[in-house]
Amino acid sequence: MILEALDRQSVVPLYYQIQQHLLGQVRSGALKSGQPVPSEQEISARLGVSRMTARQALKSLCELGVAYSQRGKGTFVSAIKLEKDFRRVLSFSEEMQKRGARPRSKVLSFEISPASVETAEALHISPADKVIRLRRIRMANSLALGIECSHIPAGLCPDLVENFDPRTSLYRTLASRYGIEIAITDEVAEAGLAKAEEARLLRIAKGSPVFLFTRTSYVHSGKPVEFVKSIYRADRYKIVNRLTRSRKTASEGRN
Amino acid sequence: MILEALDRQSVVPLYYQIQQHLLGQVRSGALKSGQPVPSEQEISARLGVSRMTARQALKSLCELGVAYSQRGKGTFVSAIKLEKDFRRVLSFSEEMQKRGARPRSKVLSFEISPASVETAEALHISPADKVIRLRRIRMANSLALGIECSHIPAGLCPDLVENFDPRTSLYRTLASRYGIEIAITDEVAEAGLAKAEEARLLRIAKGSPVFLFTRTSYVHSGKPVEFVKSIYRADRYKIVNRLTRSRKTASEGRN
DNA sequence: ATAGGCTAGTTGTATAGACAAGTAGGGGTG
DNA sequence: CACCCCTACTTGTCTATACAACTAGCCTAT
Repeated sequence: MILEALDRQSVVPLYYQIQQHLLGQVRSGALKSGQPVPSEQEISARLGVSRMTARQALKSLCELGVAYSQRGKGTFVSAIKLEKDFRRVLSFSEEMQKRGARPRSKVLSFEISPASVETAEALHISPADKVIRLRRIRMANSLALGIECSHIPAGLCPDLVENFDPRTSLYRTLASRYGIEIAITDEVAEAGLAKAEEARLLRIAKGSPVFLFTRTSYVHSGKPVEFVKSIYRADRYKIVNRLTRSRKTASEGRN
Repeated sequence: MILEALDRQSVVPLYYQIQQHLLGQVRSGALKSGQPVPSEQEISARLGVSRMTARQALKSLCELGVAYSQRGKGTFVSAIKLEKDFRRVLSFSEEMQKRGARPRSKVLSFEISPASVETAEALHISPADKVIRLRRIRMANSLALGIECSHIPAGLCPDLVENFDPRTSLYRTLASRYGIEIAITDEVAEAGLAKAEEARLLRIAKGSPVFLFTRTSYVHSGKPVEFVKSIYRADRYKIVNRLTRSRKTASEGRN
């Protein structure tokens, strides 16, 4: 039985219950790749919901990348594995935990100072404005992976310096303590060679290949809230991405 | 006047006409960041469409990242620039043209041969199966940027070897000639140092920093159709990404 | 002055129905 | 056998309506 009863008393929307149930069927293997997902009509009839609600459930499945719809044919389970951790905005801590490593950090410096020109530009503030600057060595299972330097406008979280515990996640602190939820991160990655100081901190040879990241994070409204420059060992760190085509909303390539 | 009349005779869906019109207003600056987009009710009343259609237009705007909705408050223009070319699946030719450079390629080899183990695994075929292997130097304005080696299952496009013009885009040929539309690309980027042969072809010093890419592209159904290994000069090439948070379909973080 | 409630406006969810457009298959006709 | 049409089923678009949940501002009673 692919479909099961809904909880109409729940605060969870019906379409979301349906989506989660189908998602479970896919993950458990009851629905295999290439197989058709129940049609809008069938969901509608079997669960006693309107076709638009069934449709919303299927559409959300497609947006997750789990399925795809073909007009006139049906909706089918995609063969692409979800498990390959294609990237989202993840904090270092989250990312490491997901890979099963124990994330740790060593704080190199933590201070309030005027923004550099580059930082001011990225954060849309004046160079006279102060920023909180946090420089850390990032480690997984006590192996140094990279050096990260975060900049946050001091006005956003005035008492962060006193209250932040460097062992915890900066992202989570921003979210829980200040209600700052990061929605989008723009990232530029370059490849380069480790300089002397960096090599010493990362315990690698000078001139080893490294990644150089420049990241700016924004809240939903588009206001920038964090600017990060970091350097990572290329022998221990890869960039994994999933790129999607166009993402037109109008069904299939309309123009 | 933010809203204008619709063409009800057109084959273009109403919600898409509305979305495109609003998108134009944002691009032209008539709608600035932070400003509210017309509400569902207003669109509905002014254009004589149902609220659901107006809603679909706004939702599609949000999916493009141009706007964001807040329950009880409204829908607002996001401050994040579209222009920064956050990545999608772009062929090399498309990417270069977008940056205003003249893309060129020099074909190093073009042949049919049995798949290597790595290629077979990526393409979900047997090592006994044959693949079309195309190795090219990628250039922008006659400057060598990288070396790309594409592998395509020979069964997909049997006569490609005879008919392909290396000066054109491989992606566009696949699409127009064989109806193969790439939907998703998984990419792994590593940083490394140029080896002797690579350095010679790219006209850089041996040991210069380079990007190493491993890309697999899939059609909508999830079937892999192309596997590419490439190497790019790090001094002329950067990776630009936009990462988005979670993308839950249920409005805001429901769990 | 403050706390509370009321109201108007907004998005989120859900229903029921309609027509259009595309696919696949069966069956009849040539 | 080959071709065409018709039918059943699918997703895509659109309408009209309803209620829920949330926001912001105004107004009143305390």
